[in-house]
Formats: sequence, structure tokens, C-alpha cells
Amino acid sequence: MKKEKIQAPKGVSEYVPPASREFEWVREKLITPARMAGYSLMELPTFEDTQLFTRGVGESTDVVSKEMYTFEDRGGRSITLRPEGTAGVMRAVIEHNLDRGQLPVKVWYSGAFFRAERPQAGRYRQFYQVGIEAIGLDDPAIDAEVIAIADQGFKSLGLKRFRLEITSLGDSASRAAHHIELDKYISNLDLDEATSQRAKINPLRLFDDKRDEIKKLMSKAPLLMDYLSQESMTHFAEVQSHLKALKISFAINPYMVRGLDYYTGTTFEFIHEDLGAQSGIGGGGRYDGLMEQLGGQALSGIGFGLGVDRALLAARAEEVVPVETFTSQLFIIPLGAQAKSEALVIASQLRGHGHVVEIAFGERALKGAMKAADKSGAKFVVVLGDSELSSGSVELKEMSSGDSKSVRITSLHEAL
RNA sequence: GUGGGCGUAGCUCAGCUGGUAGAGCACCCGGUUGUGGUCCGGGAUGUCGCGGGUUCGAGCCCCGUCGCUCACCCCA
Repeated sequence: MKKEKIQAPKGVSEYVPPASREFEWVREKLITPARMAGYSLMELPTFEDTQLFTRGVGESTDVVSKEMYTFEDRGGRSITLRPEGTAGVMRAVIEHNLDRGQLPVKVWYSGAFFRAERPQAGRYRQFYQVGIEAIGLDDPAIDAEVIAIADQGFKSLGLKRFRLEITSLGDSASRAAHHIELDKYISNLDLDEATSQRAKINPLRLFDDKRDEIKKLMSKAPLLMDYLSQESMTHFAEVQSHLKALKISFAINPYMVRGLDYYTGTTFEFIHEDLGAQSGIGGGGRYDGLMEQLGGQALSGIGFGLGVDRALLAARAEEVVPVETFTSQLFIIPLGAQAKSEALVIASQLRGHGHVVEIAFGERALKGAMKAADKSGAKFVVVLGDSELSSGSVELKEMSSGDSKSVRITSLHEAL
């Protein structure tokens, strides 16, 4: 009797061959620029004390208030699957006293994150992000470098149809002054219930509304950009001049809103043009009060999170995903039991020399095995039968040309 | 959480006004004994997402449910 099939939980993204190779490729490309800029790996738990997020990300945010996977563990502790990466990094930096050493602390991470949202194109309940954090520097140059690292990651994938938007959320004094004026402005608008409710939680959200009538209403609203303190303005101007020096094009978007409470100052977003509603492929910014909020020193920080799933969708949309990112060099077809045993030994030795080697297993006929070799994409194939075993040499056949030459088994690793 | 579309072989899909399933691709085997990609021949495969209901009879109709998908919302 056939048992009922068990399916993956709703809305998760998973990658199986052959698509998993594309995923690996994207993730590696996004990580590389961070490594090359001297960032070190931070490998953290996927679940944390719930308080880390309520306190770090902010209870008023949608992410915390309605999108977290929270449960009680067997010891009665409240645990949450991480919905984002920065809070966890801060917690670990504080816990391991990394902030007591040389600054800045520069780390990168990569892994799965969880949000209980309604799935749609590019939005999953378990998704993958690559991120970096640079902690303990106020220098605008580090802001530019962080942005440049993300930009480099996307460019190295071959992406072209994306843009960078930046803004400054200023310091807390700037925001407080603006908040009062914005509230005053919004209170005079005629809004529906849901919208005014959103405005109450975060008035900046209205700037992000997609409806034309709201856009129109908000077109004369006071902008945070106009309330920036002298310091914030200077900082932001320097970030921009660094970006220009780096030849990274950007647009200032004074309407940009980020959904996490900790952002301050420089804030940015990478948006892809071919992705539909979920077009943000990466984003980040400063979070100058976060560490203190979590019980650490009052150190500033800046970082980003890049969506691996979305970057892959973007790469597919632009058709820049390499066709074959994995091919073996040699495919060995053994004929007979003794040859099979010998094939295992030869393959093992060649792999020791750094060659990618596959063997035809099972009892397939030679023709079938050749087909398998062809499909594996292997560059070379050898047939290993009785005559080869006794002579000690094989015909090394190049699949693309069909040419072959006689090679001693013992010197195969040089011939490859 | 709200709304729209969809769910038939591994994949892409067809299936007329209800009469118990098909194509292409992929896969496997073979085309005389140990060499692939083309060509030819043959073959396996579906509880038609799941559960109810209407009917003599349902892949086609109705209800529910699960999932996928797109948008709102939110964001990576």
C-alpha cells in the first residue's frame, strides 16, 4: 500500500540538482567580494532567543509583529527562527567580546532565514541571504566600501539591469524632528482605516505606498532629507563622493523605507528591473544604536543582506547563468568485476591528484555507459576491460573531438 | 492576513456539450559480440493534487481542503 507523500512545508525555497549548481554559483559570487575585502566568516545559529529580535529589530515592525516563527523549546524558552542576520551578528560580537579587539569588526555570513509571509515570486518562508557587517567605524568611507562590495557581487554575476538607491535616515535627533512634522502633515490627510493604521506604526511607510492617490497626497509631505543635522548631511555627502570615485552609479531616493527599526544614517537598496513585485535583491545600511540596544558598547555599524534566491532569479532573467558549472574530467567505464574494482582504485588516485572523476556503475551495456558519459559532460572517457588491465594502458578518448590516444594507466593524471 | 489564476505521465501540455486518458520532450532497451552525440524500432510510467457530493456514469459539474502561482501587504 502506497503511503501518502510528504511535501516540503509551504513556501520554502529549495534547490536540487541541476538547479543547485546555479544556486552555489550565485552564493559564491556574492561572498567572494567580502572575502577579498578582508571580512571573516561568522557561522551562527539559525534560531535565537526571541528577545534578540523584539529588542533588536523592533516590535513595531511587521517582521517581528507578524512574520516570525516563534516557539517554546523543551525548557520553556521562547525561541525564534532568525528572520534576518544583523541582530544575531551583533549578539555574537558582544557575547564573544569581538568589540574589545581591533575595530572595525568585519564579518560575513551566509545562510537560511525565515519569515512567515504569504509566498509569491521571489518571496519565500525560508530564504537565503549573504551578508556582511562592519562594526565600530563612523567613517563614511566604510559605508561606500560596504555598498561597493554588494555592487561588486551583483556585477560579478553579470547582472546589468539593477540599480542602487541610497538615502540617509539621519541621526535620532534628525528623525525625531522630522517625525513630528510628518505626523502633523499626515493627520490632516483623509486616509482609509488600514492606511492610517500603517501610518501610526511607521509614518514613513506612506512614502512607499504604490497607489497613485497616496503618492499624490504624499508628494508635498515633509522629507526626512530636509531635516538632517549638519553632521548627517556631511557624512552622507562624503559617502556620495566616494561612490562617485568608485564609479558606482546611484540615485537618491528620499522616499526609501526600510522595514527594520535599527537603521540610521546611510541606507541603501539594490533593485532589479525584471523581478516583479519582489524586486529588492539586496539592501542594508547603518545601525548606529543597535549594539547598545542589545546590551553592548555604543558602537556604530553598517552592513547589508543580499538575497541569494532573488539574485538567482535575476541572473536567470538576464540569462547570465553559466550553462554548465560542473563537468568531470574523466569518466571511467569498467567492463567486468575485476575492472570495476580497478576503476575504483584509479579514480581514487586521480581524485587525489585533483581531477574530477566519475565511474559508470551498475551493469549497463557499453553503449549505455557511453551515453551516460556523454551526458555527464565529462571531457574524457576510458574503457577499462581485460585487455587494458593486462597491457596496463588505456585509450583516452576526448569526447568533444572523438580523438583518442594510448596512455599508460599509471600516467593518466599527467595526460588529463 | 486579503484577493485573482492554476493543479492531467519526470517536464511542457492536449483532452470536444460529463461515457473510466493522450502527444511531444526526457527516460530505459535494442538496431549482431568493446565505444557517445544523428537516425530507426521497441518499452515502462499516471489512484487526472486530496476528500466529499450530484449522476447509471466525472479529468471534465458542485462543495471543501492542500499546494503552486501572481498581486496587495511586506521585504532578501
